[in-house]
This record gives sequence, structure tokens and C-alpha cells, in this order.
Amino acid sequence: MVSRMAQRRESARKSPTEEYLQRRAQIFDAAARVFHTKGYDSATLADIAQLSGTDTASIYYYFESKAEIFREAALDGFIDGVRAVCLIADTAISVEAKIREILIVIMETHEKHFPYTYMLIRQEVDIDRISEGDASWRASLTEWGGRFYDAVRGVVEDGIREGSLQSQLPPGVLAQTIIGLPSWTFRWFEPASEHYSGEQLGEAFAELALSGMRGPIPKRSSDSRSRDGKTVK
Amino acid sequence: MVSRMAQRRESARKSPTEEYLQRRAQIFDAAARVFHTKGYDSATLADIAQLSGTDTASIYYYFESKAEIFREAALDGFIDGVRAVCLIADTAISVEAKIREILIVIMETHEKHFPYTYMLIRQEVDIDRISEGDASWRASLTEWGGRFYDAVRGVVEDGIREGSLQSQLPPGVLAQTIIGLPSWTFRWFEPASEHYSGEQLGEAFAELALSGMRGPIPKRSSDSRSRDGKTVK
DNA sequence: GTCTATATTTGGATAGAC
DNA sequence: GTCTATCCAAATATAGAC
Repeated sequence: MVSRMAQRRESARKSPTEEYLQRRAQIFDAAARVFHTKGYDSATLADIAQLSGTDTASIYYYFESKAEIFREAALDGFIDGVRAVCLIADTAISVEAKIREILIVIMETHEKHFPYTYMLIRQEVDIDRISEGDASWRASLTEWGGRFYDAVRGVVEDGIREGSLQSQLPPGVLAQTIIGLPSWTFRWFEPASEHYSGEQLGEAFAELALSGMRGPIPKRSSDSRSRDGKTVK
Repeated sequence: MVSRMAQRRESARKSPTEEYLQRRAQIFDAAARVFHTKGYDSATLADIAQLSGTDTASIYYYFESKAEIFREAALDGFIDGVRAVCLIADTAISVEAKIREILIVIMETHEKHFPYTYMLIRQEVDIDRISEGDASWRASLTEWGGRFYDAVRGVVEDGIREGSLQSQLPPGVLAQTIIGLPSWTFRWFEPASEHYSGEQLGEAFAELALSGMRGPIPKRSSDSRSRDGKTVK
């Protein structure tokens, strides 16, 4: 019982060489791309191995399981984004400005950490299964997820309280809806598009959420089906 | 080679009894719920069997595979919703009214066909894999999906052309964003909630998308970080 | 029509040579 | 460090008794 893979993996991890870290990052990156496009379950180690130019067995020199690759890949970008959002929520600017900046920074995060943050969004529903025995990872994700939601919800509640925001939705649902705007981009966003940047998208989402997309030209039709009395402009 | 399952399945399907259809519907419903909560991949036939009070083998008397259950479950509600959306898009009402009615009818569809439409939304990215050999199913889904997207996009383009809608986003992206509003509810929506109905949510989404959530009270802070010249109100 | 027992397949994971 | 040859578990699917 000498040359066990787990042992070699551990010793390599303790004193990492330059090549080790580089190769590891390669696998990492390949995995994130596969997870993003195929989803965690249909992504196979064979896919990841192929994309990073190696074989499934060699992956185990760097990682102890498929789930561990995912877990390790998921956290960094996500935490980075949450930190930025919380920072904005705690700044002394107007609620509207906070909403705007938050949406922008979220989209910038998705762009900067592509496809890592999307990979996580796609799989968020399956966290329990993916966390396996790793309770501390699970806890950490829950904590950061909570901070994110609480920050957005807090801003929304402030706005409703002071009257700068208005909605028929309960605050929690409104917060979810705001979060949904950038989150849903995981279905179609591609970095380095010529049609939009992350920042532009965030800005446009903010404009939509704050002012809506109703144009300045008054409608000539009576719009009799409008179900409430409110009319902005 | 007499009593093959496939044969019995086929003959039962040809002349269905009342109990047959009823039992089939039960399995169907159980499957949809499991697919919605766990996702297609982690949903096992054992889960479905347990929830419908039978065993995995018996399921094969009614369905030929797990994928077939999904495929058959996915289409009805989705098509129902798309039809309703297209109908609204072709009505002679204002663009704004169309947006409003479309968002409402989408949420009503999710409510009415819960959890079938959500089950599909969650798995939409994996359609290729799930369709397996069933090209006609695949084609049908693509066609209805295309109709849905085209209808929404068409309304958006009309609005932009006539000036009743305004956005920094390209029309396709704006359409995606509108669609995202109700779609994202698959993460948290529960029918028969005391806080909201499907109709109310759709109405609120429309209000958000058209007028935004900015309240009537003018902000006292300067909001110096606003990145564009536009200021509504 | 239902169910127990079992076959089959897929893919994650390991052993051990090199 | 890498790779071939396996192992093994889980889950889909089938056989065949009842």
C-alpha cells in the first residue's frame, strides 16, 4: 500500500510547484466551462479531461473528486461579487444610486469571472447534493448567499420605507426580481460581445428597474386594459 | 420470448382503460414534481415510483423511459402558454397593454400548469440530451420556443419603432430580459401563496418593466453617480 | 398489472506500471 | 506526473413469476 493517489495528491498540494499550479488552473478553467455549458450532472470527467488535454485519472492527481473541483471553482468569483454588492449597500448614496451600482457591479462580476459565477447560478438549486460531506463549504456558500440577498433586500426596504421605491410586490419578492435581472443572463451572456458590455447591461437593467421602458411618446390608443390608476409621466 | 414489457406497454396504450389513464396521470404528476424540485438528472425513477406509490419496474408498463416521461410532461402547459402569448401579440391593443397582458398570462400559465412549465424552464438548457432520438419532440419544442420568443421580440420591436418603448438594450436582449422576469420565478414561486397570485405577480412585473419602481418622492441626495443624462421625473 | 430479481450502462474513482 | 486497466456504485431498464 505505497503509492496511493491520495497521498501523492496531498504532498503535491503541500509544496506546489509552478507547473503544478498552472496545470491545476487549466483543469479548473476547463471544468468551469464544461459545468457552465452542460451543467454539473451531465459534465463528465472525460469532458473536463479532454478539454484540458489530459485523461480522467490524471485529474485525480490535482483534485479529489468532481464535486471538489466544482466547490473550489464556485466560491472566489461569487464572494468577490457579494463583497462588492455589500460595499455599495453600505455607502452613503441614494437608494436609487445603490440599485444602479449594484446591478452594474453584478454584471461586471459575471463578466470578470466568466463563466465561474454562472456555473454556480446554474447549479444553485443543487447545492445540498454537491456539498456532500463538505459542511464548511456549504456553510460558507449559505453565508455569502445570505449576505447578498440581505444586502439587496435591505436596500429595497429602505427605498420602500422612505418612498423612493414603490411596488405592489412584497419586499422579498421585489428583491428576488431585481436579483433575477442579472441572474437570468446566464442563459445568453457572452463576454466580449460587440453588442454590450457587462457594465452597459447592468446600467440598462437599472434603468429598466427604476424608470421602466415606457417611452416619452404618449400613446394614442386608450389602453383601457391598464389595471391600475398609476401613470408615470 | 412472449411476455415482453414493450409489447404489453404498447397494447395497453392502444386501448387504454380508465384505470390505465388514471394511473398514468398519477405517475406523470409525481414525475413533474420530482423533476421540478430535484432537476432531471438527480431525479431517479425510484423517487418517482415512491411518490406515486409504485415501484420502478411498474413505471415501464406506462412509459418507455425516464426521458419519455419528461418529454410527454413538458409540452402541454408550455404550448398552452405560448398560444396565449401569441394571441395577445396579435391583438389590436397598445404595445404597453400587450406587454402587460403577456406578463400576466405567463404567470397565470405557470400557476395553472404548476409545476410542469417550471420543470421545463429548469431543464431547457439540456433539451438536446433529453430529446435523445425523438426528433419530432425536439422540433416541436424548438418551434414553440421560437414562436414565444418571436412574439415577445416582435412586440418589443414594435414599441421601439413607434417610440412607446425605450431602452439602451438591443431588442433581442430586451426581449430576453422581459422573458426573464417571469421565468426566474421558477426558483421561488409557490402556487396558492397568501402573498401573491400569479396574476398579481404578472401585473407587478409589467408595472416594473413599464414604469419602473422609482417612487414619486423626489430624492434629496444629488445622485452624482448616475451615468447617463436621462432623468425621468 | 405488479413486483422481485437481475442485467446493463455510465461514469466516478483507484491501483499500479512507467 | 501520466496513463492503462480496472473497479465499483448508482441508476436505468428488462425478464419473468405471480
